[in-house]
Amino acid sequence: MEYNFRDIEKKWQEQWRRSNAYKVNNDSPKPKYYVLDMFPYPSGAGLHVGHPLGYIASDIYSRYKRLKGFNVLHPMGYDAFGLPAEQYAIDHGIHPAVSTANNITNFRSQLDKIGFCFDWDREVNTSKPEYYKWTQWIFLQLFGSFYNRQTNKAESIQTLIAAFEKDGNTAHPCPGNASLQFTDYEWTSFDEKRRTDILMDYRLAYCGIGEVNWCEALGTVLANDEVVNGVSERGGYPVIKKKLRQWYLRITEYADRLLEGLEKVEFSEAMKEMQGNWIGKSSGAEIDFNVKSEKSKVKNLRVYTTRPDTIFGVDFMVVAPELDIVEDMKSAGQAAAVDEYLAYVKSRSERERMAEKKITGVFTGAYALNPFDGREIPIWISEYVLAGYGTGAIMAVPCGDERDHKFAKHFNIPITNIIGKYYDGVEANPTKDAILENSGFLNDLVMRNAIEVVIDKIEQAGIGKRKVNYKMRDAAFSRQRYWGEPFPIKWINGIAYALDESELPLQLPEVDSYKPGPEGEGPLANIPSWIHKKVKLANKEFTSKAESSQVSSFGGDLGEVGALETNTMPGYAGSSWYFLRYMDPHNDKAFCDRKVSDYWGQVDIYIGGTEHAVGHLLYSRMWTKALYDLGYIGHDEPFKKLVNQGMILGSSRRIGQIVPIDTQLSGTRVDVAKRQFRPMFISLSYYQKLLDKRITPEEVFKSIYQKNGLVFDITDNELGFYGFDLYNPRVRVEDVDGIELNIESFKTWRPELKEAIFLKEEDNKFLCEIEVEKMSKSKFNTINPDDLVIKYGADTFRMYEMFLGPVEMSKPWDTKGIEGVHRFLKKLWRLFYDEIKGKVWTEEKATDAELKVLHSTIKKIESDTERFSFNTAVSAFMIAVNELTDIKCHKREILEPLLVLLTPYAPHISEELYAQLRQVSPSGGDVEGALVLDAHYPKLEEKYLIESTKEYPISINGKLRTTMNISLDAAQPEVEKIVLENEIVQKWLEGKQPKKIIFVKGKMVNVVI
RNA sequence: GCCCUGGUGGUGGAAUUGGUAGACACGCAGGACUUAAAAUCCUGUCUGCAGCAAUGCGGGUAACGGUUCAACUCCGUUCCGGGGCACCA
Repeated sequence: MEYNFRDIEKKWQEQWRRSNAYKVNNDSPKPKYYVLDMFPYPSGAGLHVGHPLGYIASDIYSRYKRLKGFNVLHPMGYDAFGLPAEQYAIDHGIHPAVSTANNITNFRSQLDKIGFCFDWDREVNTSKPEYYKWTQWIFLQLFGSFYNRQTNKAESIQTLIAAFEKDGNTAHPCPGNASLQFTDYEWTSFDEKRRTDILMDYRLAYCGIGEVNWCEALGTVLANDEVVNGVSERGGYPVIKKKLRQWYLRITEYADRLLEGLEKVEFSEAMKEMQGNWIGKSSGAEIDFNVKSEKSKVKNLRVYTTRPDTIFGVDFMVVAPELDIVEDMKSAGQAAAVDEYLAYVKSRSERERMAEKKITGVFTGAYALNPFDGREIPIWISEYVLAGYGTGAIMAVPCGDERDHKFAKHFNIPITNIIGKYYDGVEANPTKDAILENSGFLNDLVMRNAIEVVIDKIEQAGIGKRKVNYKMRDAAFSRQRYWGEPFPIKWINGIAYALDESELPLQLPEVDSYKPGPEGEGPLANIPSWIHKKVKLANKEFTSKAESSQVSSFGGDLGEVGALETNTMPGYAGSSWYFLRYMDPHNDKAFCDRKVSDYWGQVDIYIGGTEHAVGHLLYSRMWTKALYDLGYIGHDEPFKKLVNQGMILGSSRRIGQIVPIDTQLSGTRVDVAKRQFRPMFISLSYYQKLLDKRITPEEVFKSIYQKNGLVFDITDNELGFYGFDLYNPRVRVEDVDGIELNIESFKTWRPELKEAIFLKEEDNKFLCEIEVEKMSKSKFNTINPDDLVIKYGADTFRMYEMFLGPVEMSKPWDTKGIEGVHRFLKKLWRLFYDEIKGKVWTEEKATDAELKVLHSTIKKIESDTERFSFNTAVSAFMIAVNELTDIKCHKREILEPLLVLLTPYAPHISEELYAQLRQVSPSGGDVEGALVLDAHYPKLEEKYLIESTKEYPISINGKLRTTMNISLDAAQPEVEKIVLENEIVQKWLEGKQPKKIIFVKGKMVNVVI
């Protein structure tokens, strides 16, 4: 009987399906364990070998935990809303729901082949109404809540209204508008519009005005990655910033808790650092400087600084060009220069500002006065200061800040040195260790200590205060697109009203066209029946005529009748809470029953790529915290531990091509000087020679063309005039064997090139260049897992993906090594079945040597699996099988536990051999162990591993010279004696006495001479 | 520019706390079985020198320097690759 993996895998996959082997219950006496993968966006390109890497890792871990006696939740689903499906719909007229469903079918069949233990009863799909009903519902909770800074948690907006009615907003400063203040009396006197506007500035989900990338020519809003170098990716049309109504999540209110929460979770330090940097908490002070300007309209300038200790080193101020006060500060003499600069800034895209990093700016003609020594400080404007951060103005200290320093040098502004020898006149030094000089009352203080001294003084003088700032901004939460969750919001007279819960799910309407709406609105704005849809509103926070207007007839004043929101939610809406839905996926009464979420609690281990380091992970953490605050779940961090899988890189192949300059590359012929020639490709060594400039492309083209007996009727003059260039297009990896291009196969892919000339190596081979880069369909370097599963089986594929290297690291894919893993499984099979003899396992009692192999393997596999070191675990299996083969061990006592160990890695072969073992001799064993996936994990018996002696490495002066077998009980004096008697040690000693002998018990001996 | 990563044979990688560098595979070379191929098995495989050989000596973990009895591992400087970024005061 041979290892027939195709039949075995098919048989067990069916068996598992029939017996619902992977169905997970929400109640179990076993301890729970939740293993989660970042769910995929079901793209049309299907899976390549990079995708399953994380899924295999999590599958191994899930199966391992199951063997260890846990009730393991390991679900899978689809993040199914998104731009590509919408773009596909625009291009092909296929409804996104249809193309998405097709893609999902394809994904599913690919996933199924690999033998995952997902509980597919729990599949979620963010684009299904049953799912997005609850995304909308959670949005309504966020809309109906504010962040109470007194209690430090989200609370109902009703609480806030009650507080306003009692005390105005004195206890609750407005997060959206810091200067807003009103009394209880004023509050009650406001009309409904005013009151709802104020509440909007408190809500956790709110609507405001924001800038988007607007492309006039395409008539649509573009995502950042659809904008390249200031123009649209498609078509290359200009893109400008346009102000539009946008929804936001007030994630900034959670900044501190998101930061603190990082201490409670097991994320990598790099990941925590990235999130910490994104949140960007900094503390410092806001300081008001008096201003002296011609118009004297502007009395003072407020800046934010983290280094108030450097206040005596301020040599100039810089204000963001976008700030309105710029107009009022410019002097008559500088007006022209300022206006010119403002015009220049406006002309520059954000991209250009970021990419070029030019030093630009202009003096306003106004001065600020240093509050402590009255020094006049020129006020400049420059694009390096951002309007959106801090106060939009800075105090510039060139000796301590690199950008300020460059600016001062560029514009010849004199630099004050307040840090003595720490400043060398060439580069700024941001130290906090210097002792201050030229700093008035701060002289002789260490900078680090001076910070508090200055802030106290500033607060006493009433010219500023302590201030904490965050880099993080509120998260934009709306998109002007079709394929996303509609907002359950109706606008009436400019007021946003929540829909009643009975209206959920508010389903996407069918549309004829996915084209954008007018004025940057989404496609939904094109549908009158959507805008005017009759809906029931939630109980109003205030009684108003809105109640009556919703029942009024259609037509007439839209303001009165109201309009449904036409924006949709962004991709991350559905993914911010899907881990909760998996727990209770079919619940139509709640997003997840509280009892169920209390049972499953946090995701114990979350596996996915680093690309979601800030976006998805921060949003999920915020939603979890908000749901926790509002009492819907019992934990406030969604993910207990995070493992980041590395990327599997593709190995692309490029060939050389000689092309005429400025010609289209497609087509069967290339044109030069109005004459047509065949395309010409050159092998690697020729390509190298050309690169080394030893020959020109023209020469090669001409000589090869003639060598092929073809007419080349261009004079050298013409040739020099038109010229040829070198190009290196990618070819499909499947048309290449190693680095040798299969030209026939290549031509079936590009039939238009059937007459092309291929300049080969001397051995008649055509070689390609290798480039390691991201695996992608557009780079022709994808490897489809299906092909590998067909050829080698799922078990081989799973183990090989793990064998490639550490899960966390990026590594290039190379299919060649898969043979080694396949050989391993065949070798394992031969421990059970011999080709000639058939069944070879026995019921004989195992020897100590055999038990030692087994138990050292248990130890290694268990610890490697626990720490996600799957590559070394695979090699430990290989070592075990090699050793058992060498000592001809075919005993059930050894092989049965070995199969259990292997189950998480290679479930099919383990299941098959386990069944064989039990069927032929169903003697002992545990009762529930019908399937190996429910067997008990073998218990490590240390007693089989105990050694009495060790082969100690003996070093002389740190260099290994020999090894000696010494008892592990031996203590230093005894060891010294034995070692010094050794012949080789004697030789090195040359009769001398050693200076010292280092002995580390169980490790090594080092003789120092 | 800033932040995070990584750099070990021809290749992927191993070395878990500073303690025998190169496990386990791939590839390659040679051999066995076979009419042949596939499959399987065996041997060798970081590198220089010496030796018929076992083996011995030297070099070697991007480069240079340091700490240590001992460094792939810790510290410093430099170089190169990969990823992220919102010029955040």
